[in-house]
Amino acid sequence: MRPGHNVRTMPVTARPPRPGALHTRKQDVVRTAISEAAIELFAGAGFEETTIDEIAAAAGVSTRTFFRYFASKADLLGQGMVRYRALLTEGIAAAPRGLGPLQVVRYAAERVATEGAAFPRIRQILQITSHSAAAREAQLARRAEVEDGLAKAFAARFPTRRRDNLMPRLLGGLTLSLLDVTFRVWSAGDKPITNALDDVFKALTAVVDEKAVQSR
Amino acid sequence: MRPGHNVRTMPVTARPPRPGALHTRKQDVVRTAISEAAIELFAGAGFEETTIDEIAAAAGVSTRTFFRYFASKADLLGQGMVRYRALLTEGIAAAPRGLGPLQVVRYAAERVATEGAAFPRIRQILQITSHSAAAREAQLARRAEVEDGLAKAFAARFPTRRRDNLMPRLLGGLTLSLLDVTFRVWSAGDKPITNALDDVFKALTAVVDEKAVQSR
DNA sequence: TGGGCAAATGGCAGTGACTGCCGTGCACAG
DNA sequence: CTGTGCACGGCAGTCACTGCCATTTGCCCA
Repeated sequence: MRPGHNVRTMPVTARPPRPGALHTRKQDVVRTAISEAAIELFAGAGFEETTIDEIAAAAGVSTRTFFRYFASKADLLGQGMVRYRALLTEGIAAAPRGLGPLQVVRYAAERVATEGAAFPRIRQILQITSHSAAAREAQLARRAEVEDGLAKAFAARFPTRRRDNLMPRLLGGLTLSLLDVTFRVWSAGDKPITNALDDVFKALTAVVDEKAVQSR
Repeated sequence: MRPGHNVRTMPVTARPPRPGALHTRKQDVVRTAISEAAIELFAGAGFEETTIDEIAAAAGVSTRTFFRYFASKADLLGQGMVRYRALLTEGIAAAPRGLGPLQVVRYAAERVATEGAAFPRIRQILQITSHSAAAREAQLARRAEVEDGLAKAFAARFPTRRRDNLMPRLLGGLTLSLLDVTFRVWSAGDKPITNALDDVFKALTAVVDEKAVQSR
């Protein structure tokens, strides 16, 4: 961090949509305007090199207003994770009954991989984070949040009497690690993402079967 | 983040120890003085509430000097992860030949759990991070780095012809998720950490065996 | 059509995190 | 005793963010 501040959960998202949906709609316009201007600039000049003043100017709002929509530069970049989390938890809930935990993980991962990869912005964001450590950390900062969300979803899906929620938490972490590797493999090569996911799951089962390559 | 800066890999650690080890020794004294003063203050007043000026004052150095030793408040808190990573990679390398991947993970995790839990500071740091989102993110920021280190260690341990290093990366992520949950369970209860680790591994095998609790 | 209210915005000043630059004091070699 | 090299302190400047206040804008109602 350059000037220095503390990350904090943004106070902006989800404000009471009192006066009807039209207002909210307008806010969305501004929000996406800022967001898109920012990503454009990040991709062009780099995450840390881009100033909030510049983003605001590019989006046609004041700096002060930027902060009414996003808590920080990092927060802006992290918004994608919110959608990511939503996709995942939906996938977990929507998986057919009767599947085992790992199969549910796969179901959800598949869904995210295909639906998520469709967003054009994803490529751009992956590229930004691959060039800037700060950007990577901005994403990572949300990881705990997403993991908690997943743990809850798994807990709902596989209820247990244990109060420590061990299994759900483990599954949450596992899912994220899996997808992390998957996206990395995918963005490195140029094969479709489902291939990457297949490979990852193959590797996983190899590992857990303990039949993997022996030590030299 | 409050005032705002970008996270950056610190430029401080590992400077050329030219003039003999004595100099280095002296630097270590200052470094740990700052570090301990900081942790004390974090624990007392909170991570974000504590100012770098205050830390420097408490350690008896100037603010400018603080930044000669640590790149940021977050970096300071993240230093623990470096040691963590070292412990883990050593454990992976030191595990007896002939173990399967998951057994190596367990061996390394056990080692870290016991050795790591011995450090008195660990409790304090866990407590700090549990009270401050910013502190948590400071730790998390290092996670990618640690994961890469683990992946390398696993790759050395289980060589493969694949260029994508899928399996090692997966193992790295898995290990961290495992330990994450373990530490959380441990610090929540008051049983020895090896118990927590046992529980976690039990949960893991249950999951991968697909014999876990069925959906309702 | 003219208020009037409330939300959205812009501007401003202030704090804290960091960085580059420069001057000083101290330690050790010569 | 003098130079040289560090480590350190101080200072000024940038950027991220925040609280506060004044203005504008959109909209409902008279």
